[in-house]
Amino acid sequence: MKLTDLKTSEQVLAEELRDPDFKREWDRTALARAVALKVLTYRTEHALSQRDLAKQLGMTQPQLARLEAGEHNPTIDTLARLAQTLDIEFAIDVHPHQRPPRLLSARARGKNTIVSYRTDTAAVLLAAG
Amino acid sequence: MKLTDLKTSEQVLAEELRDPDFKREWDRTALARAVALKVLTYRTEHALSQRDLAKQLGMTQPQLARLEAGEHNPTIDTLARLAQTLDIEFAIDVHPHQRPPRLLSARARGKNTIVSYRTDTAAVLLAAG
DNA sequence: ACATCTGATAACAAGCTTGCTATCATGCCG
DNA sequence: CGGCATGATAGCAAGCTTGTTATCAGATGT
Repeated sequence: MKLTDLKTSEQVLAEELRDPDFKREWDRTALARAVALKVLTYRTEHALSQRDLAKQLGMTQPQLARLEAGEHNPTIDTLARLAQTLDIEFAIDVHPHQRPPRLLSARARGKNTIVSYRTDTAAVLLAAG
Repeated sequence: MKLTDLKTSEQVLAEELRDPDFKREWDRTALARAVALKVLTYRTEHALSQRDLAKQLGMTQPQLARLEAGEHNPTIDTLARLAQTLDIEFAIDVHPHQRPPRLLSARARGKNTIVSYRTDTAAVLLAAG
């Protein structure tokens, strides 16, 4: 077996996305993955354990682990709690299909530490506070 | 009874907001009321019945009535569906407590048809697409 | 080897939104 | 008046997130 036979994770993902069921679930959890990345980054940068950060957020360690797993779409209330306790800002821009995401471009102009996720119908944008 | 004894709806609301339970529910449904107003405005401006618009959105008339009642917090998925079918843009900016809502001011600069709702922890901003 | 910390996961109850059908009161028009 | 469209609401099932406890494997340090 040659080295070129190995697949990158991107290639594997691209193949899995051809499965309609997988793609549906992938799109559904786009927001969850964006939040997960942001929370995980914050936690590691502050050298906190899941238990430490969970206590600050008023939740238990398994809950925070679930958030970082990025499998469930957090509610607006959960986003608000994260933003209030952590120094994080969430902007969720939901825009019609054929139009450019005005908010995304407007903010992208001024900052370059932006992580953005886009699906067919929603752009999710997360920036450090 | 004098005319000045009559209370405005704002006065009634201010009194009801002193009830902690009422205020909690009022804050919880801030997003729902913002969406409700936007959907209702769109529907009346396009001279559509609830049944007509509901059909366009792939939902039933009671569902749309519930949306316009503004009693439940719509999910991200519901917002995406509204934005995709109607020509509406939703921007939800959740920011830490002590900080100014950057997104709100940034957008308010350029437009004046903006409806905004603010609670202690979240700013909800809706603009025509 | 032992104890400890860490993160992941299963299992469950509770609360909420969604989606649906059926129904009701109201207003409008022929 | 009778017929029809409209919007509100009750009642129900289904799906999802939240919150909790208990547990587990792996790494770390004594």
